[in-house]
Amino acid sequence: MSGQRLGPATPRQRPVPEATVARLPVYHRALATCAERGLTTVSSSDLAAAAGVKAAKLRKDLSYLGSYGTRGVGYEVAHLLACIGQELGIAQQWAVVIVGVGNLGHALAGYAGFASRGFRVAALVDADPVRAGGSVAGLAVRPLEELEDAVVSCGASIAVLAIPAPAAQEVTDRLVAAGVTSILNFAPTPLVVPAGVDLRKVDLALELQILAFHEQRKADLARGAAG
Amino acid sequence: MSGQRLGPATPRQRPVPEATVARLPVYHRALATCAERGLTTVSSSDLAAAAGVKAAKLRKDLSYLGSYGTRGVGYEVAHLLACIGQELGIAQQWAVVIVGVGNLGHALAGYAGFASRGFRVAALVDADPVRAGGSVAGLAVRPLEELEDAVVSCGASIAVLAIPAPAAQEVTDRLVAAGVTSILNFAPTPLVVPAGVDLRKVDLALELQILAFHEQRKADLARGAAG
DNA sequence: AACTGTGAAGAACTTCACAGCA
DNA sequence: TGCTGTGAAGTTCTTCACAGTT
Repeated sequence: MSGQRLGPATPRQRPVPEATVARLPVYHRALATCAERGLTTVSSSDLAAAAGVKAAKLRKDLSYLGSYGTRGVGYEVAHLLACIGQELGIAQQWAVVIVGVGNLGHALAGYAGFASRGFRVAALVDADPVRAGGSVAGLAVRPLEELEDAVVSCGASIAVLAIPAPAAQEVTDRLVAAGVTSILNFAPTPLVVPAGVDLRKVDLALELQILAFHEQRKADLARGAAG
Repeated sequence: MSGQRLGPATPRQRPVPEATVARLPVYHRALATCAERGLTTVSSSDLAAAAGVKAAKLRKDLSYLGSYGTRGVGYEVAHLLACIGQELGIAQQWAVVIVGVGNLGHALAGYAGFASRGFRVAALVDADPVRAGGSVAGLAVRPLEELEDAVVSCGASIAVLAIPAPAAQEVTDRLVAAGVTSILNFAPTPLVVPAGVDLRKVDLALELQILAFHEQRKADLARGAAG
């Protein structure tokens, strides 16, 4: 890594709030767009607009990483891009194991957005003997018995779970035992992991149900106003 | 607005916080599991454990919907299931239009979790002439020119966007103009919608980037402790 | 005795508004 | 003057702890 050896490497900042962490990738993407357009500097308000947040929020978020802007001018695009990229570990290639190659897992295995962000789908695992043995997106699908070996042999610390809910906890336990320390869960069930293991969930039906709740309210409102 | 209808339909509670709304589907699912197991009542602590939250949080969440529990006993499973189901519009069939039938849209079109939660994928639309005209998951894929017609003819108020980022805002505008009032966005770009339209986003690469951030911190920490 | 419902305290996050610097 | 960085205020969400009910 050609990282600077002085302060900037890991200057032990005040801890970055989780809400801020969740926006850093958005800022990174917005900055990349700015760079593509040939901009060399951006103001907080322009960048915030591109990222879909308020300017004050963006400035406070960046302040947790340090002072990267110039008063009266704005932020230097390339520099800020590099700083946020370093925080996110963009330079590094993260090996990811996907467990479950059904409908969804199949799509995730071929999702271009992962590769372009530094994630390499390093192994696919599936419990179904029909699927295991085949290959998806140019990668062999391995049987569930080889889960641990798949994790260890590619050195993955991140796993994606795209399996039915009933199997999710057991597979999670095995992943953690094999050395995985971050899990992205698509199974619609809560998972328990030991301290030190990060867990995020994506629940597709839930997202629609939240929208349906609001649709329902809108309909009730309209009915109340009209009738 | 002033007149309370007092009917069973909309007892006009204090407004339900957004964070609570986002958990109602989780509770609903946990309750469904309880019902399958033949339980007739559950305590807040048992239900909370099944939903992966703390008991106090669950009780406060439910308190926004009304008083459905019995002190000293717990909640009647069937009753609470019905109450939450009503809030979420479970009884209703929501027609959903999916725009973009690539890798991800294809998987979403065939996702069983939608159908089982009251969502009917009513139309598929894609800009690619090769895909349009074909069929996916037993449904014809219509060209982008027919977007408005697809929305109107199936009466969909909910749309799912699984298209590349550059096209997302324009398609959004057209969807809104055609009458869509809720959008689930998978395109990695911020969208602007008018007031009254609900918008949620699912950003798959972002989720992994958040995990990578924490992986990076863990690695830094280990390095600091060891070397 | 057991368990819910909730006011009050606490924590996290957002927004404001302005001091401070280029 | 223009824009960043940030203390302070405001808002939302979570947790606590206990009064109230069966």
